Amino acid sequence: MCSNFLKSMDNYQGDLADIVRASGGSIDGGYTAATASVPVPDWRFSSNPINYSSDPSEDFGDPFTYMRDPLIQNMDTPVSGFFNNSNIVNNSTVDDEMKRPSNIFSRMLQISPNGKLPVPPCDHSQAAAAAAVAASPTGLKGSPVLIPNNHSLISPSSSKGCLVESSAGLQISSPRNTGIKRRKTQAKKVVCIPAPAPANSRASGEVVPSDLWAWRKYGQKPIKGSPYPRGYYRCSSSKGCSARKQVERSRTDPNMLVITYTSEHNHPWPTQRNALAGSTRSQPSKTTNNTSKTSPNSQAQKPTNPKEEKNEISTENAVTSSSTNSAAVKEETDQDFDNQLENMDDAEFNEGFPQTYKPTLPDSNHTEDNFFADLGEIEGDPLDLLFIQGFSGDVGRENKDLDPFSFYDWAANTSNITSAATTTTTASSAASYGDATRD
DNA sequence: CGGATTTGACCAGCGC
DNA sequence: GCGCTGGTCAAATCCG
Repeated sequence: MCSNFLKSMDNYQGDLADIVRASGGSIDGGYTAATASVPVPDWRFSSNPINYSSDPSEDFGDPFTYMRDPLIQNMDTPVSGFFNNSNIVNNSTVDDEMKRPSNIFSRMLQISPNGKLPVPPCDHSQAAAAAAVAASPTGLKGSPVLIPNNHSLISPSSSKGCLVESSAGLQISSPRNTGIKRRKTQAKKVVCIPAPAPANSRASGEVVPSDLWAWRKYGQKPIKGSPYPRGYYRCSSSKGCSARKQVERSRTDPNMLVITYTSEHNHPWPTQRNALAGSTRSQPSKTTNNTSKTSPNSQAQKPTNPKEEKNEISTENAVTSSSTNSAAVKEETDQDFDNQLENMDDAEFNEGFPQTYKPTLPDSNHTEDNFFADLGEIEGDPLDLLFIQGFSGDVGRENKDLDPFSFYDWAANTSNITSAATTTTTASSAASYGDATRD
């Protein structure tokens, strides 16, 4: 593991880690301890406890790195059903892949921050490719997408999405005045998720799944080579939080959103998202197509009521989850990554990562209770919702608005899983999509 | 009024 | 060293 990585890990938790945190565990012991008083949702999927690495530096806050795929055991069978739904994603390739039961890891991509690895045949996985690109500090140029040996992660059959975590020497981004280098030094995690067709997207072009964190958009730029602009978001949950994320559509597959997480949150989960600084706006202003920002996430747009909160909560989790399903999740950790590649085998990949991912939440049970108490109306295992909503497609449809995993529907809006879902999540219009571009 | 979004400008990294 | 590109800032504007 690279020293940089380790260093950064001292106070660096990945967003995904956060996601996982929500999943019932914490990656960073210290951090976790600090969050003891903060209700943390326990999103452990089902009975599959997530194991955390005892060494925070190892997972770089990425729950997926060492976390057993929460869906693996549960989804091995059921998921297939889900994936068999070729409608989930309006992408032939994805569709095809969707049909195959697999876990998040099986679709994981490893991207080399250094671009020294051979580019995998990811043509099949546009999303993956996009993710790879996004994950690459250098962008398209020479951004190698590494496929773990033996893992045709990017193969047509396994590239539904990807979670990429890249840590090129984690230097938390700093104000441009600080003079700290930005590009090469930032660790990134890239998550690919199914996204609404551009036509339905908001002006900014992205419909981002929400998460427990409050995100504030601070910029948007057109990206060379991509018809879609990239939105820049920073965590508004806490002052001084360096967590950031970038949202853009896959240039190769508009149906996929590539979310790149950078830096980590330096604070506990917000007990209530809306408790966070101004994260209440529900609609975009100008470009407003009201729908557009209905995007499950639209980052900063957080629901202010428990129900909505509930929905939001799942989002990133949903993202995560979705990543495990319709979305691809990729992770990249520099050398760590290389090591993983070397050490990783299919079994490990498919069965889950080393079970060192131990929940360190001081009071997970309690927090869980609180969490759901806050949510108020969510019942049962979140995963259940996942399956209900995302897999069965028809159960709980009534509660779509409340379903944290409505994201699935949203994500699949281009698909025909449910018209309702589409309505709920894709209301957005991408009419102004290109307008957002600037520069 | 507080906070989010938009968007032009600025700055730094990177490739040539 | 220069230009390109990406990332961030910050003022203006919008919204609840």
